[in-house]
Amino acid sequence: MWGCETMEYPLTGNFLAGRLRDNLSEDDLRYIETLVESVEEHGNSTVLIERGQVAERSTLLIEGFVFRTIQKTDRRYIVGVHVPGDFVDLHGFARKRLDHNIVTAGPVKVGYVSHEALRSVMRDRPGVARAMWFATLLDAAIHRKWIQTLEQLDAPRRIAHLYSELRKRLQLIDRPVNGPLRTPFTQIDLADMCGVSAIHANRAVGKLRAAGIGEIRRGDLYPTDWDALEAYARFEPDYLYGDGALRLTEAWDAA
Amino acid sequence: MWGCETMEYPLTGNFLAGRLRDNLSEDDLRYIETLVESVEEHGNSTVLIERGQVAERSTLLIEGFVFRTIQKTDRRYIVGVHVPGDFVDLHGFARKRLDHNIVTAGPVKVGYVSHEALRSVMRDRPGVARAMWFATLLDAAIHRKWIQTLEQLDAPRRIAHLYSELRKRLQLIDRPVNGPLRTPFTQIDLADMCGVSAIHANRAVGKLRAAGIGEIRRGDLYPTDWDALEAYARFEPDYLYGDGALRLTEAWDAA
DNA sequence: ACAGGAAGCTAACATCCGTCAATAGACCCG
DNA sequence: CGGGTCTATTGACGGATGTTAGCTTCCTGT
Repeated sequence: MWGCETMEYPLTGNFLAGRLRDNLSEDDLRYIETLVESVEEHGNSTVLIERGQVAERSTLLIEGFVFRTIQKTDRRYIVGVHVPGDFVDLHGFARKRLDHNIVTAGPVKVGYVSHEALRSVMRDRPGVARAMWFATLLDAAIHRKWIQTLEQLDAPRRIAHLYSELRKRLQLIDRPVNGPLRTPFTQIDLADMCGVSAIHANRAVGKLRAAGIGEIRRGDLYPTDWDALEAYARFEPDYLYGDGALRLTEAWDAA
Repeated sequence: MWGCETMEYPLTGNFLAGRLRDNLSEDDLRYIETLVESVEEHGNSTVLIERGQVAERSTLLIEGFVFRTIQKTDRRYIVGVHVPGDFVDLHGFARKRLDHNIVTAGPVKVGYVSHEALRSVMRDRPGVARAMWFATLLDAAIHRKWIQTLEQLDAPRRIAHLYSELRKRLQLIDRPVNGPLRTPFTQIDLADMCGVSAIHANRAVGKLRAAGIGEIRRGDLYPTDWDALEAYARFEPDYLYGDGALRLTEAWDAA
């Protein structure tokens, strides 16, 4: 297990390939990149932000996956997952304190932006403020879809839906999944995301395998037929506002 | 059943008692009230906003309850519920189109604010823009708690948690629940909110009754012991950011 | 008052899922 | 190389929930 490692990092790359991109000008994007004051790498199961902790900076996920978790005495509940390009704690920027934990899923690379810098850029560039509001609205839309998934689907279909969503989200940030969809998720992680026991998550993985829908080994999904998987999961990606649907509306631009 | 009824309405009352209140000055609040251009009353099960429909105005709930629903071919899924004082479609203001439906639960009174008016007030009064972002962040926090509830609790506890949350939310808008908590929810509504079948929702209601935890008749909860109900539901209201916890942080005010 | 429909309720059976127990495999560390 | 821990896997049993069917109660429109 490797811990925190602060790095001098060239910020010239286009690592900010995330969901903010479609809603911001090239100029605004480059400006935000300059605000990243430090980049760190963290190992598996590292608590990046703890519930209740006062944050003076916001966290941009550059590489890897992180979970939003609610830790109870009996067990851990995962209420969200993030892919590169996501600001994982924008609501912490607005509210200072989070009501849940941010925990790494496997090794990650994150960048930090001070709240002071964010405030100034939001004041100077109204488009950035709008884009950040949009980003949190997309979080809420994904939350709603998770609620519906938990209400509608059984365990195997929830897992299939999760991988379908992740593949689409990676695709939307120009990281198309060719071949296997590799994740660091254990079956315990899958169980905590789907609201079932670890044993039942194992049964669900076995069912997907037996049905020839998908083979999941150590978190990596080796696809047989993506269309069949998405149909099985009743996956409809419109809620992700892909294909530019999340762009600012004309009305906003006119404002 | 009574349909739409547009009314001339005195807007001098403090009907805007909702979640925006804590984050706005008296002056800003009164200004927003003047933006309400029309007030309507609607009957039960009225679709206020349909998925995909382009909206030019936002909807403020003044009296009653509304559901956020995702309608699928097999059945309806309720992914959220709103109480008076909530803007039910602020994300529609930012995005123009909703990814789900807004449907009345019982008779309601709603006010409409044109997006044009909202844009101007947000431009002129930065505090209003912040408060509206906060309101959508609270929606997301409630979504996350629903996810965890679906992952953690069985059907009777989900129903108990729902009523615990509603009681707290009504309390936070200065409508404390003395005596029974009256709602227009049918057992089918409860089922669609909890992700179980209507038959099982009936079993769950019966279990709460038999256990002496709460008596639900026609949507109204006649309490025996609120503390026992909340303990049974493992209800912890901190996610609702009550008691001023949602107020703008000092850092924001300094900005 | 009457009829129709929506909502509430009950029973029987099948499936989904949790729990407990036990084992095997993979990885890490010494 | 060996031990230990985490993960994956399987089987057995019980509880939770879905499905179907039928019935009752309440509300509402005529």
